[in-house]
Amino acid sequence: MHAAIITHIQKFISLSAEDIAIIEAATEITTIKKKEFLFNAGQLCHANYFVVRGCLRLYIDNDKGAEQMIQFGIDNWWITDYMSLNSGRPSEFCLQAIEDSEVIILDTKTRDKLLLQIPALERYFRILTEMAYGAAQMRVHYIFSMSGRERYKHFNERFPQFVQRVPQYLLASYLGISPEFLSRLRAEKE
Amino acid sequence: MHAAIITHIQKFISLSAEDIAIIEAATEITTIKKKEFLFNAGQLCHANYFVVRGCLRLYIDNDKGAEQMIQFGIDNWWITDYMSLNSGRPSEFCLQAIEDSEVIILDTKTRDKLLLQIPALERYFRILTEMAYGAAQMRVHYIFSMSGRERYKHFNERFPQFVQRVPQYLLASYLGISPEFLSRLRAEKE
DNA sequence: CGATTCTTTGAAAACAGTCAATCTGTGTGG
DNA sequence: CCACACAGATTGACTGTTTTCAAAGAATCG
Repeated sequence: MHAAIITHIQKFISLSAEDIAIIEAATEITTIKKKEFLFNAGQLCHANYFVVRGCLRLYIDNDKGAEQMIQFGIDNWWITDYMSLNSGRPSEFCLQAIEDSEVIILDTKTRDKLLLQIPALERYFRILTEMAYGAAQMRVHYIFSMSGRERYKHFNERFPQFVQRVPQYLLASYLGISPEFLSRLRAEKE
Repeated sequence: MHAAIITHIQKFISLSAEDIAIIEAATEITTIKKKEFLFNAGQLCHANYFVVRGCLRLYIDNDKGAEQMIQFGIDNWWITDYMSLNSGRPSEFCLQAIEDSEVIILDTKTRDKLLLQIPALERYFRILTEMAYGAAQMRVHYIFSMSGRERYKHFNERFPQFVQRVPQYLLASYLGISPEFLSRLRAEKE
């Protein structure tokens, strides 16, 4: 039962019964335990990951020995290292579960085959990626136009439930501030 | 003659002679003078812009009354506000030429029509957007993992010719530092 | 309940921003 | 073709937000 991904795809394109059967045959849900890795820095990234349930994080170990959050992946989101995927070079990122999660691992080869069998999927992935890219443009805007304090407040207003869901040091890293400073910002509020 | 865009598309997908004719019929090159706007904040953004020659900038006027660079668009790049394009809401960004430029303005309606006539174009735009999104992921990494000084040095090593090409205050804004600080960084070098 | 992981708090230091004034270059109109 | 005006770059002094380091306090998990 991949109801989740089929439903998601159908928000953007229409699928025949046959298409659905093909997709269901080509995909399966993998259960990932908290802290498990889907891939690690140095490895090739050769899949797209669809989070059915749970939460993943894409991060990088930088030169200073610190972990830098790039992105969270939650329910009904695709997440992967597009740079490694497209260049064929090893990934600099790690993709790790931060909650017990259910993930559909769509291998590049499988995706390529699906894209040939169901060309409309090109459209699905195009639309999704354009949306994600638009969000990335806005993120750059927020990063540069707001101070750390403002970014936290803004994020907290928009995603209060998510702020509760993830560890603070990960959120701090995602917002580009130190965990200590995030702690102080929280203390300010009440 | 839209040799530029046809050549670019053919790097990613193959086109029949008929496809090429359709694309050429649907597109035309617009000449834009330095400082001219392709769209402005508050307007709907309803096109994708392909820079044949020249340089565009996508930026936003933030609350503090300052301009914040989001992105440059140079030869053979697509640039637009994907957020406005996909949401149908007015853009918060401005798209302006910073050099006399030649641009192909691909209206959304025209693009939609082309995508129906030549479904392989879905693939072309998907691949391009995935690459751009990968670059955006890396950009976030650089922003957070490097200091302003490091970002400048890194950018200067990778794109020395481009650093010469654009005004310093725009580059400073793109790198997320003040023009004064960028000036000091340049002085450090020699 | 013991150990590790995460968060909080304090004090000092630094990186970069802001403001203001001056310098440079370039394009335009008289 | 010159002179002026204006946009852009530089320099100096000062300020402040955020980081870093360190240590102690919660919380969570096996």
